[in-house]
Amino acid sequence: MTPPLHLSLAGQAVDVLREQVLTGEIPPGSRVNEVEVAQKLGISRGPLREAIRHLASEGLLMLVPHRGAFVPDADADDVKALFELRTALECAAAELAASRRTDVDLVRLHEVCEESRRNYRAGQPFPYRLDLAFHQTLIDAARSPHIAGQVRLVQQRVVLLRSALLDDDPPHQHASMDDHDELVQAVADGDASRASTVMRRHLSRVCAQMLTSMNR
Amino acid sequence: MTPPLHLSLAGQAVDVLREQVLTGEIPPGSRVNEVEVAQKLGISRGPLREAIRHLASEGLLMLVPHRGAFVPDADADDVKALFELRTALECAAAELAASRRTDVDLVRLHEVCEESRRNYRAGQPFPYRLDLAFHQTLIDAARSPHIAGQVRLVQQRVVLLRSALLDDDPPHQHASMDDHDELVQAVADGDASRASTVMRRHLSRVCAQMLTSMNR
DNA sequence: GAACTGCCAACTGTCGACAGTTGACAATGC
DNA sequence: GCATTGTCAACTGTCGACAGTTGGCAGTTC
Repeated sequence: MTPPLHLSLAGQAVDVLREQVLTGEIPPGSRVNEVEVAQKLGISRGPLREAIRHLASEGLLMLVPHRGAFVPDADADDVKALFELRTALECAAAELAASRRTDVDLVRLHEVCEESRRNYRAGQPFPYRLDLAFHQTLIDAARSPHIAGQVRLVQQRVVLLRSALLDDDPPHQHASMDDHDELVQAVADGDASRASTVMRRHLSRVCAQMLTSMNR
Repeated sequence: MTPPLHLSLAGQAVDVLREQVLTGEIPPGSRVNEVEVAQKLGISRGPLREAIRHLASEGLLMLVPHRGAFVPDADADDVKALFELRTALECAAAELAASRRTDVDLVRLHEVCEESRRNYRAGQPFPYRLDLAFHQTLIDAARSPHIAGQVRLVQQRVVLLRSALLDDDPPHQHASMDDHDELVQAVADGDASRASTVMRRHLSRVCAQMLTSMNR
């Protein structure tokens, strides 16, 4: 029998709240009222508080003493700083992936790229889900659990920022797919240095795109 | 009047527990009993639980459902993985520091290096405190708050690993000081690439030293 | 003697209630 | 009209108690 992933109420509350924050159901800038949310989830304040503290440690909530928890609202500087961290982590991951990738990793990477292309050719937008999947697959290929964990947290915060943004424009999507292909090639070649360089350029582009999106 | 840094009991408990874990007062592998620690700190289990969860999010404690919190006990693979993360972060920080450092930063870096040398020449060991201070100063010079935050957490976990280890041997200390000097030079020159390279070599050396320390 | 079963103490997970703080609003004085 | 002060409701911080789970131990069976 499969043990439930989260028996504890706190764990369930984390999942529900995280979803609500990431989808923008709880919009940036708004506050999380403990008693209100607790009875909405049908739990007491204890577990909910633990859930809130947990999400705060992930950067998805901001705690203010005696005031409560807020969904952080980012400005341009935050985005830049966050992408500095993301770049550091994902460039390192790209390097490691280039030197550790297995054939299975390469197959997976190609699959994600292919699916993106198919979507794009069919006139559909490049779903962010596939972008995330690509990066996740690359991270997995790096086989560095600590880096992977940190990247997951950073990705989440990027998703949070995105939730307040409009969708990407097609030229950006095209460039992203090209970057991904180039990354796969570098990883396949085992060229760590090039993988890092391409990743840096890619993320720099993505960051710039997000910054322009913010000014609309 | 200076406002207390942590009014909340949970915040104070975090500080106390962190100290006890990092100094090895609560040794790796041992469990943290909630009721016992709570009454030792003179608080109830609520705030203590929050403190425990917080430290767990920092990687200083490991939570096991229905069993409690344990101080993690690392093996060689953990150390390697942790240093992959540390390398990713500190190399990026070194690059950024090289391009952003001010004259004040350089003075500070020189000061720390000088103090280390003085200590060493006086026949005293290179205190780990100064090593930490050097890296912290370099991180500050990078002016990237998110990277700085993550590095702090990683440093902490390294300290936790060290707490179970013997002291460094003099040859290693000498090499570390040379590395630091070289790093300062690269940062002073604004040579981001070299700063990253030196940092990578430095951390690789430190990691290797820790791994050999573990096998004694 | 070894393996299994049922019980028990210890501990974590959860809850409801009380206490202290904060920000806002109304009342007051200038 | 504006600043100041007093009051209050809402909310977070904290506590003590109860419930559920876990691992270990004694008792039983073969």
